[in-house]
Amino acid sequence: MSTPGRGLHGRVLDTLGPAITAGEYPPGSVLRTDELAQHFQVSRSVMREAVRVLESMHLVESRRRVGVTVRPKAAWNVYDPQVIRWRLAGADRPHQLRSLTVLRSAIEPVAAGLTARHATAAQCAELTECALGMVAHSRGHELEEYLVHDVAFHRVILAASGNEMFARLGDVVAEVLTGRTHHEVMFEDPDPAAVTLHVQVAEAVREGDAPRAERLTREITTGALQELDVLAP
Amino acid sequence: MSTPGRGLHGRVLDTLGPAITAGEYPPGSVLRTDELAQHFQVSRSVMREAVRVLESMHLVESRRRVGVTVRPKAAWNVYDPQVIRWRLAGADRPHQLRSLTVLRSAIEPVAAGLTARHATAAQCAELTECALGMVAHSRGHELEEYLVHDVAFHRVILAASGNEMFARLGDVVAEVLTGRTHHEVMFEDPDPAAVTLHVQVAEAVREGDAPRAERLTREITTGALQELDVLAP
DNA sequence: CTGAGCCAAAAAGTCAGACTTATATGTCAC
DNA sequence: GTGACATATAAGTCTGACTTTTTGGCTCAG
Repeated sequence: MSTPGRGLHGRVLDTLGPAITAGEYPPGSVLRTDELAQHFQVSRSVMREAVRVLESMHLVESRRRVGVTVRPKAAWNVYDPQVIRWRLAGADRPHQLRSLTVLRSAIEPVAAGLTARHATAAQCAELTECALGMVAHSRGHELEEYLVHDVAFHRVILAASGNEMFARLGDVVAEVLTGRTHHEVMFEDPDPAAVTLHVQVAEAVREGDAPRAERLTREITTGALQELDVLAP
Repeated sequence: MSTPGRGLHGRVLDTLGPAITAGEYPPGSVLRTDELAQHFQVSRSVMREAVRVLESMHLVESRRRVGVTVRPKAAWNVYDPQVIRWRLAGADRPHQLRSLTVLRSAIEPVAAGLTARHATAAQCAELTECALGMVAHSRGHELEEYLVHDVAFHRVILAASGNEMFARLGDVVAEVLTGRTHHEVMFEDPDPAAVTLHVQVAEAVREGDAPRAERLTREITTGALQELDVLAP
């Protein structure tokens, strides 16, 4: 899913990024480029490039005569897929998962409404196919196959909404759904009611019934929220 | 608002970033680091750092033996405040403004609902103060003062929601509101109905009436959408 | 004691050049 | 046509020297 090992600086980021987002270096901590370069056994130029990337994510701030200081969490670019992945891999995964699920609950219903208005025939077909795929793997512990179709379903909804900001959240939703399946309720079959809702959303979109698509999607996302409340109150 | 001139690589980005987001280099275009370095009169190391930042925004992709290729718009990190600013400064500003306003219309009502539930007394006070400030400058062409309070109002709503993803959209909303005031309807006084709605939202939040806060905020954002439809249909 | 101003150290920033590595593409034998 | 191989190309890496900004302390006058 990610792009591991795209150069030395990338490998440095793979350990430094998670460390910072995990709060291993508290806000205000000062790092020195030279020390980091030594620690990671890379040249200063490579280290500088890594720091630049962290800086563009607002994870750190580089100032002369001071060093590279870690910025407070409130400044971070929490929408950067890379940052999201780092945080989901870390300790505050549950907290992060909740934030993202709340975000979903705000975005997806509106997106579904727009999709019902704008979706092409091809997109409707794809959506229906995804919903059917979910039905086909909704029993018998075929969670991986179910997940694939679930992710695809939500990606289509977001992409077909015609809003680029929504479309870009496809990756985020994918992370959330994957995280939920892999770390929370791996054993149980998906909620049959949720499956039905997905089928009905596909229906509503086909029929161009925007309010219904929105309402049904809202039911899906509030369901996801309640599920979180049960698991981590 | 931005951080201009934070090093040579920053100055390079200030011209290269807007150029790319403006579509000056169409997707698939190939740039060479050496050529760019020569063109901008900087060393290769500086140019490389700039490319790394563009790469972390998914604006470009750097591959050996090929060069630095511009990625399609669908890949861009459109939530990166820097990218948003670049795009708002460019040609597709209207399109971008619409995307962001739709995003607002999805997020803010939900955020307002959460804020009604979680806001502290201090936050309620701040919100009320912002609303009063809007009222105080709602007539007599005091648009700048009005804008300041309007932006502050929405920032408080988003920040007090307790969701970090929502809170981080404060900057985006600020850009949208500022853009609207400065480029669209600079001459007219704000809609009195909108002013009233803001006061009522503050009320609802104080009273902890989440559904009402959500509904009223939805009225505000749909109003903003309709305003866009009138101006740029 | 206080404050203005100056100095020196520290760390990032910049540059130039040599070298390494991956890879797209063309070539040639089969 | 197909597969193996050679080659050119552009990014990637490293090193060392130099510059610039900024801070913290020091001196000295008041």
